[in-house]
Amino acid sequence: MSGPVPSQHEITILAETFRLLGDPTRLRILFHCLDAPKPVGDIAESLDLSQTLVSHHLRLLRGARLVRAERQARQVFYQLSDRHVSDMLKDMASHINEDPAED
Amino acid sequence: MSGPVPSQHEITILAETFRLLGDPTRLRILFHCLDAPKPVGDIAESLDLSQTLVSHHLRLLRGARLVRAERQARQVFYQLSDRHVSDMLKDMASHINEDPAED
DNA sequence: CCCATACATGATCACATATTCATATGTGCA
DNA sequence: TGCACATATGAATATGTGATCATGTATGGG
Repeated sequence: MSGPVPSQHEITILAETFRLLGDPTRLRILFHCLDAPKPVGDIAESLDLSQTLVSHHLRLLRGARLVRAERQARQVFYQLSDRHVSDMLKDMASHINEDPAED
Repeated sequence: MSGPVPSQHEITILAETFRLLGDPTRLRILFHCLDAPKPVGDIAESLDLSQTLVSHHLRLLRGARLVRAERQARQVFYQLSDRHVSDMLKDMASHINEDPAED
């Protein structure tokens, strides 16, 4: 039982991941790409964000392998990089509704 | 299938939660309290942090209902506030090991 | 009541970071 | 090649935040 205490290295990776998820704009981008790969322009327009800002955030998310880019002609489609990420986001979104914790 | 897009309010709460988890010191504190309630002094000593710093972080974690405090004589014991939190931390810690994603 | 212990709070500061503006790179078409 | 479209990058800035220092509050023993 009782999970083993994560190593310093694991803590670092975990914190880095959570930190990236801890920004509303990035979260919105991630949820927008949850169902299907989306080109940058579509993300920006749908979420009413500047293209530049979206690009900056996508870069960070890419760096942490939270999203994956795929070029298709002139557009670059972004999607969540694996099921771990998408499942976690879905789980967290569910927990929010079950758990009336707030302040 | 395909989870519903979270509302602005849900995004805010999610981001706030992730943001708090996105700090190595706070994560260490949380993992330290994962198995059993721990008094502030013990947390500080075990993790080699100043008591002041631990208190500050615990306040933030308390504010988001990630931890719960319980006074016992002169000491204040902190524990994760519910299973959602502890399960998520354990899950994430597992995912780290399964998934060789890094940069 | 006084004191030591255990924890919390407030002010401050150095540093990180989200956003914007300007500009660069890359892609396809005439 | 020249041009428009789509995305990326870099600099600058304002705001946020983790850590520290000093101090405050609460609890229990003598």
